[in-house]
Amino acid sequence: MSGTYTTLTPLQPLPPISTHHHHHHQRLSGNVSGSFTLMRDERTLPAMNNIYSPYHKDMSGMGQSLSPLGNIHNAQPTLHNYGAHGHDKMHLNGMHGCHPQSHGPVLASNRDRPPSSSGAPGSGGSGQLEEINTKEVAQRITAELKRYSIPQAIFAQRVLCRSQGTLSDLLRNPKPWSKLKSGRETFRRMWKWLQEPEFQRMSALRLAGKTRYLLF
DNA sequence: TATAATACCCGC
DNA sequence: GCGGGTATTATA
Repeated sequence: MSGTYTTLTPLQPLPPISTHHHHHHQRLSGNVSGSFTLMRDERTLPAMNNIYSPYHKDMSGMGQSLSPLGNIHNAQPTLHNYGAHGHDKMHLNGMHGCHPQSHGPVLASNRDRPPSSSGAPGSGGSGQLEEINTKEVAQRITAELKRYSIPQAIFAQRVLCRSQGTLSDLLRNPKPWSKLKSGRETFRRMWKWLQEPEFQRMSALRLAGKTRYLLF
């Protein structure tokens, strides 16, 4: 044991995401699901602390980010700076591999209920496990990226191992899961990232793989 | 200027 | 044809 408990259980009932298409500020509609048992979660965390943006003071928007307990000013001591690369304070579990993603035969980890479980698009009962509604994932990713002020380029490269243009396209024009072939993997990563706790997300953002490219 | 969206192109 | 990268352009 190296003291690093890598086994992180992304437990979370997954809040009922609203498919609201607000063409500008996509805010969460009071989805205070009661899962504040954990201190940090998705929306339970006020996205006030910018990750790496030197400026960009976010002030409007997060109206519901207030913690039900009242501890709004829970300024996370987390130094969000995935742009940095020299600070290796904590050993992050190397699980942010990019390419060497062992192509498992469809990881059927039912840790969470996949989105769009209300109706199989294929209806034919295709062999895809964990159906992912690409449209929904795209919207959520977009929202989170904005919420945390994470540029597409950063997220795309560090989490998805893709380019900014690709991510933008996927976010804007997400193809239905049924029509996807190998592009599913990319969406899976997005979906996976959404399920991870905040701190783990940041870890993924600062990492670049391993000794892949020591640039940045 | 920085970030996002689009266009065009290439590899599998 | 699909998926993705780079370059370009558009926008804040």
